Amino acid sequence: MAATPAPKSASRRRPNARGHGELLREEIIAAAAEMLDELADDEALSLRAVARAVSIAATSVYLHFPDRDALVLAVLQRCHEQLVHAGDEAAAASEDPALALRGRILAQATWAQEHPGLYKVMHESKVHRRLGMPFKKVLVARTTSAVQRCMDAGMAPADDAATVAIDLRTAVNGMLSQRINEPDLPWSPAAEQIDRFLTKLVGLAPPPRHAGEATPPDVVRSP
Amino acid sequence: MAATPAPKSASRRRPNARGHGELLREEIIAAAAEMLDELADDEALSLRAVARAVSIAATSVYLHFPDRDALVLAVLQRCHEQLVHAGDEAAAASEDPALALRGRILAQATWAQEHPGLYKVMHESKVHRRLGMPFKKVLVARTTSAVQRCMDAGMAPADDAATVAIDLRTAVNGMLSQRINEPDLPWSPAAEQIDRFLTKLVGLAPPPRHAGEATPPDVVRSP
DNA sequence: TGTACATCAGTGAACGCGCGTTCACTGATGTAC
DNA sequence: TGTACATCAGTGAACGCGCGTTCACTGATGTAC
Repeated sequence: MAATPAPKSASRRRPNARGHGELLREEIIAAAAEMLDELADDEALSLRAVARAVSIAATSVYLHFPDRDALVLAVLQRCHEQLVHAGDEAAAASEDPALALRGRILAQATWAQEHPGLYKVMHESKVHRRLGMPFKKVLVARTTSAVQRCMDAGMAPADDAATVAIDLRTAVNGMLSQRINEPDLPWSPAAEQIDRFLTKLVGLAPPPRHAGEATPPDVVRSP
Repeated sequence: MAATPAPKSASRRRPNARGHGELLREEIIAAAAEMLDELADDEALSLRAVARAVSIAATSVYLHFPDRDALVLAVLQRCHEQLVHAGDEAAAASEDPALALRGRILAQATWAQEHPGLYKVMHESKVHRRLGMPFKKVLVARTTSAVQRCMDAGMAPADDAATVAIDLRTAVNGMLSQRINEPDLPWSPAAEQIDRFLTKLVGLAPPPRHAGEATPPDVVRSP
């Protein structure tokens, strides 16, 4: 037999092989994620539009998800896993607890800036209300223990790690939200703002300037 | 003649007197504001629902607004005026620049917590993209000059007031967003978190504890 | 004082649209006998 | 080796709904003559 005939434009989908129905589930999640990132609003995501993007009948979505909300939740759960993973990976690259914390925050900020719409849905949409996303606690816990390690190593003044971690996350989330929601404002580089937060809120030593980086006009903090 | 007859349930609206058509405009804005606060999402506001709330025909909205977006914009403009006014009023109550800055921030936080849905629409919705809201710059300018006054009075270390103000607003906005978006988390009192931001990000002296307030377990910041 | 008329404030029916979800179905493929 | 049948993956028509916007209209009130 020759190769499969050229797919007749967007006619009828060729069913997956028996036992591989789950492949479609992955395709649906991927398409929904892409569209949610574009829309930046879970309420705006239409099941029919997702089906169109995957070239299936709208009803086929129901083979894998009981309703629209379940699809949205699946996308967000996947995003959350990516976020945690990105942070863990970056943190693992450093022995130094301060650099590990910094790396973790930067990695998450990078993910958010690459997926602004999904970040908005994760943090700002009403899905929380309707569904409730227990897995989000993991991110808070990770940040808290990273802060605690800095304190234990004497790299940050001893304090309540949970409070400091929450303040840090609050500031960083505020930073990401603002940059995403008002992209036209003249924002300073994100890394610099994060370093200020790490210095002032956590109490880490200011990061060394990299070679080639413009030295700021010798800021006098407290004469 | 006796008083006007009791309004026959929600039958036909009795037209405003000649020359007072603008009254309806106010009613529409008020109803839309209330609904937007409830919905917390500008896209979810339907012109027909607003009309229903005011007991008028949907088409009557067009007497005062060219389209749905114009109505949303009118609501947001009004909110912004309220926010600026609340901040100005609170700031005017203190001679002390530090207390003035603190009062301004607290007043805005209070407004946001009283109108969480409207706050979300103002800061997080896609109206910015579609409409663009130049009046928002006023809030940034007000905060910056309040910070500058603290520095001029020697109550905060000299630094770039614009950068410090942006960091402060970022942290405060992050705080408000998080509290609004995840109301079920065990948040510490907002005023305390704001005071930490003012102390650490702006460099103000920590606020005195009020009598009757529980003294915290003698936190040692830097031994 | 009377009356025709312009103006103002607001109405109601209708349009076409995309949506989530339901239902009964199709057609290929593997399996039991 | 042949064949009936169960199972799997996916379809297509239809439902009722609320939406933004358009259009031609109504009915009260003030004003010019």
